[in-house]
Amino acid sequence: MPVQSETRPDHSARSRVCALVDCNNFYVSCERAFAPWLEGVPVVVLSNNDSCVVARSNEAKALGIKMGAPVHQIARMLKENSVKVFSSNYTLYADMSRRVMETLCRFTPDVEIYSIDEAFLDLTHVPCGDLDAYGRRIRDTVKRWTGLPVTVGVARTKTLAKICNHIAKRSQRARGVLNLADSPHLDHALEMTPVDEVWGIGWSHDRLLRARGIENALQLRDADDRWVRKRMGVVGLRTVHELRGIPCLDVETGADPAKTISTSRSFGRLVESLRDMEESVATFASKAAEKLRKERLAAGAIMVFIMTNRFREEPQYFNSSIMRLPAPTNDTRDLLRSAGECLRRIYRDGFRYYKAGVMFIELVPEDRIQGSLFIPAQRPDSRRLMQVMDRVNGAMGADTLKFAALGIEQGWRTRFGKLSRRYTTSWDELMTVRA
DNA sequence: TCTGGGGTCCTAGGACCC
DNA sequence: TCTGGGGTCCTAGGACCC
Repeated sequence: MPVQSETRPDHSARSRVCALVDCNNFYVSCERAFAPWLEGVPVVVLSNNDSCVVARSNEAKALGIKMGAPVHQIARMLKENSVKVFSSNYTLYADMSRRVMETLCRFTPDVEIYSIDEAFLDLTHVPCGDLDAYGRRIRDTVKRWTGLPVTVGVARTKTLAKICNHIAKRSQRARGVLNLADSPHLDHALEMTPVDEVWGIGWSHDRLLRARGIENALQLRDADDRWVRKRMGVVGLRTVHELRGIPCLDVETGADPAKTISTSRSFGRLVESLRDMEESVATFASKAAEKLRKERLAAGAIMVFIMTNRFREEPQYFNSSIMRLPAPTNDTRDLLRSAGECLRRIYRDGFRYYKAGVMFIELVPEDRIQGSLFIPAQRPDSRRLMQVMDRVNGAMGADTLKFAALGIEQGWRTRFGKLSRRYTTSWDELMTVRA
């Protein structure tokens, strides 16, 4: 069985060192950076529509507030404990994330931005004896330049760096930095790590492994390759090899282009009319089209879905529709028309809709759009018109210029009732300091 | 676990081909 | 229509991530 080649262990990189830098309770820390009186008190940040908890301060975690907890179920408890509550301020979080990532790029060009709040750094160039000090410098610099606390885990593979990071987050002694590359303590660290905390082990594999008596990362590291390959696929086998210190996952510094781009939202209230649905789908298509142009991509096809609320006892409906576009495009006008057509194919009267979304697929670079004999690659002036819209909206605020199809009142809009200010991106919302 | 939103990768199975 | 062997492409669904 070609197990070795499937997991692609890279022997030339045997001595690689990588770090995982992860912002602590990222959304909460962004709020605190501009509201220092939130230090030391329980704080939570909510998902869209202020419906459930997506970020918690350590004090909120200590109160037993669970990730994903529906707000309506814990509303009383939040009040009794004077928990500070915020809506998700995506504009602020995205800008703070950019600042953190720019800071990390000062330490090495080999940075993989893995998510809004974490990045892998290739630190192979740092002499082994200096790794601890280097990690502390990263932590201190990010804190000083952005106001955000981060934790740094250092190890031979990404999977091990993740584990180090987890341990450092919980340990008082680590003070936010843990380096276990070539450490005699690594085995003990693995033994202390429950198997479901290993990166790549989700709910389903956790059950599978525990049924086989594998309960911690050390036992998983020493599991039988053939069994793992058979029951958990090549992905699972890679995880096991990474635990052994054999790098199977590269630090991928060149961001490869997105394969899908989507925008979807649950509504602020249940929606019934086709007209409201058309407005919302047009709004999502328009938003996703902006993302498309930002990435310099064009969509070859579009998918629209609509659904009712499956947690309510009432008639349920879910449907989606895919349409291939005559030629790839990122012109909002074309995309609005196709999105509307997809919607009308699947919309049914008599349901109370809860959520809708638009996804662009078969993405191609915008400078490589192929037309056909009868359909020119792009409308004349398309690019210029879209550029004007994007620039005006970028400078003067989202939807300053928009198409009428998006609607004016938008009564279905998602609720964000407890939004903080966009401290870093809007002149009207700067922090105010009293003398 | 699943009352948010936005993604990726892998696999099994069907359609179709020689 | 089935008998056999060998292959590609596409899609749906599963599993996982933050």
